[in-house]
Amino acid sequence: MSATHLHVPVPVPADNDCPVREVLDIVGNKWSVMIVVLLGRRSYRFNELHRSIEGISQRMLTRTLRLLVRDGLVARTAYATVPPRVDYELTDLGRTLLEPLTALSGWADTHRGDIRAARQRHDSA
Amino acid sequence: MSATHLHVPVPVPADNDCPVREVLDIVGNKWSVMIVVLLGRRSYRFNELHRSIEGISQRMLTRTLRLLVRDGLVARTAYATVPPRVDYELTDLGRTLLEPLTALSGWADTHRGDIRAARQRHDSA
DNA sequence: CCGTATCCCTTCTGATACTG
DNA sequence: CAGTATCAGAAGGGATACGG
Repeated sequence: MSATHLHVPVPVPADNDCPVREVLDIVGNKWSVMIVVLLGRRSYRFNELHRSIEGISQRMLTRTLRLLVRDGLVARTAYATVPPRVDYELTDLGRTLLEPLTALSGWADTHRGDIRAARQRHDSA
Repeated sequence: MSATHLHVPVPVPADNDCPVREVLDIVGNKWSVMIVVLLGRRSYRFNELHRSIEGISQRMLTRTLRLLVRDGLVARTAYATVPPRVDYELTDLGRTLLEPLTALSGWADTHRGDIRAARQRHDSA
């Protein structure tokens, strides 16, 4: 620890140049995490994901997968068979994301009660 | 490393009942993380935050702070002085969030290059 | 089977002006 | 100093129908 002022030299993030924001832009949308978590177990075909994720529309599944592929987190493999078959799986990069995601999930599990309580306290006041 | 194959025990999330989503709804918006990180260092007054976070509007600062207070992550202390003075600081709960957030930030730092590369590969193809 | 194309609605965010 | 109010644009997301 520093002697006089114990101050972390981390600069103020400048909006665009903030690494955390970059992850959150990837993972912050409604379905990304769910998809990544599922693909963390095994590879899935398109309609398999569609059935496994309750409430997602075909449109959003396509869109979200495209983003994840673009960011190099998910690999898409299309087979030119009839009927067509497309497999999605995590890349090595995608798999590395599981750990911090699990940390966040753990935090949520541990503290969701506190959060609900805080909300109720706040909303009743 | 102790784990042989870091396996994620997270069950299939059911949209509303997904703990990760709950955190991401808190932390996924544009300014929350930046505020939490700043308050992780020390307490701030309103305009101090306003000056420290480049690009945020008064409106969004207020709104985001309100959300964080509601969720019990940030404490607001108003002094009835003239001129008025309001201090914001992390609660104990808020401080616990710093760790998983740092994990995510670390991931971003480590892999932002890979992501940029993947994007360029994808966008040129 | 694996997507696209449209349309529409809601939420989020920003700019600006004003107040206790 | 620490906010509110109002308005408007952008982005996220969903429903439905159609295509290779």
